[in-house]
Amino acid sequence: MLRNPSEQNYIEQLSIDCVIFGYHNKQLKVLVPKLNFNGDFWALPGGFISQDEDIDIAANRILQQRTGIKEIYLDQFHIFGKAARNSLKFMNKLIELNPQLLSENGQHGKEFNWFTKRFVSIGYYALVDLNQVVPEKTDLDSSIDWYNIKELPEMIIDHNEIVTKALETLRFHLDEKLIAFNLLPETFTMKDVQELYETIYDKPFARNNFQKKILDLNVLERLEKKFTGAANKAPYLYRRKSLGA
Amino acid sequence: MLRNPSEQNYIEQLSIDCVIFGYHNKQLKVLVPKLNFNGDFWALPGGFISQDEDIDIAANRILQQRTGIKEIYLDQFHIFGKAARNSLKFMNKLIELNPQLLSENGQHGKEFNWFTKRFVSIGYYALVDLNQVVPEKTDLDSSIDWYNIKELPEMIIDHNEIVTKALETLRFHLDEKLIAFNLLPETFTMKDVQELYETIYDKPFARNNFQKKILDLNVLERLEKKFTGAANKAPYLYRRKSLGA
DNA sequence: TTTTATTGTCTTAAATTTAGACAATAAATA
DNA sequence: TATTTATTGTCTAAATTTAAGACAATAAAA
Repeated sequence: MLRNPSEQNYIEQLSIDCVIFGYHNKQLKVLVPKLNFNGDFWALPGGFISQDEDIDIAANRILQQRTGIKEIYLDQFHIFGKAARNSLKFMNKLIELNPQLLSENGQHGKEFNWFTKRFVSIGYYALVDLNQVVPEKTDLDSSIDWYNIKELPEMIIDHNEIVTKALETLRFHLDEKLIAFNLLPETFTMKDVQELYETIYDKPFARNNFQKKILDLNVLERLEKKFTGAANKAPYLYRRKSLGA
Repeated sequence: MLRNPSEQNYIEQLSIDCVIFGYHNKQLKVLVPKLNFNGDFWALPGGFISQDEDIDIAANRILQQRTGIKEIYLDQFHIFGKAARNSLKFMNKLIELNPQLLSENGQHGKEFNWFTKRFVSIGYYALVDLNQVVPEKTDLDSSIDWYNIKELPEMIIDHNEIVTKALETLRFHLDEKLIAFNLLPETFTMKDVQELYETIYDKPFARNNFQKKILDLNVLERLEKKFTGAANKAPYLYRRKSLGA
């Protein structure tokens, strides 16, 4: 493992795992890197917390690293802290398939020890405009891609459960916090908004009333019409009102 | 400090702080111990997590210790993780007022080191029937008492903020989760319920409609009337339906 | 017996949500 | 060029929920 975390000034046994939500083509997506080792290992973007770093800052750092985006909507949603929560099973399989790791570190070195301890993990979820993200691999990743949340690969440890819990929380907070627009580009049609909500909640809404509900929130401003080339009336474009107004 | 935590098998730099809510006399109360040292130090009931202990179990243990109650409503509500979150200020003041602590541990010993590191703290809130609780001191406490949430003493570190955040979360989850009844005795009148809600939200509700709303939840069963000796019609007693029904 | 304070419940009004309907529009088709 | 088609914006009416008012029933005090 490069940049040995055991030698960085990190808080031990405490980690951050991020569920980065994006939206494209009527699908809710999650950004998931695949690890750069033999064997098919997927893991949520995550990391550790420096001694002199707020946990929110650490989460931001991790997200910025993978997405390139600076200002990002971020919410700490749950802590995962079962006693049995460790990556021993994963690490053993990893080493089995990548024996070169052992020799690098002089068999079962500090790093193995560091990684296989129990970790308490802080779950954050982020909402980003998928089109603005240029997914960036770290040197531990062989690839990083957007996966439909319904077709996620099997990830290490409890990362699939973390996504499930993140989606639950997102649904619970969506109306309260008006955060859905973070998943859309700067301008969008009312239909875009409706499809996004339908995707997140996985159920249909009545068009007429949905539009009224969203407009009554009074957070959108209407722009010009959008000439799509489709055989129908051109829809208006909307944009979030600037907070100053 | 007794039972030196640095020598227990705890996760380092990770703690639990509990906001234990009770209700009495139209007041929302929080159970707060006062520390058994020179100087007036109050701190939320808290503790650390053993290596082989789920965080939820640890929170339960801490709560059971102070309240004597086994089955307790408990919710992990937020993590407090600022980089500057440590008890250095508190510890220095503590030692200034209690110089005997230094000699005990051979000046600035392991324990001082352990306690003054940055801690990330997991906030839990608990809802209990105040009448069932027999507040129990640990050997670190000189007293432990119920304080009106509006008249809390100034506590160490960020514990007052933790209470504020806990109350926010409680309000947010109250209707969703039907958890308010955890604060009441087994049987209660409709007026009790209304006063409880009014206390938590710090605002009045209309009696007729409130009663309808609560009964429409369909989670209460009506018992016999309660002869209070008051100069009026006797109110019915209610009780939470058993979950089997 | 009358008065007083509180409880349980009903009725009505107001507000909100849900469902249905239709004109306006832009491109495709005839 | 006129008509058809698909979709959007908006209006109206019905259904439901919430809020407000009213009053009889009750138990003890006067």
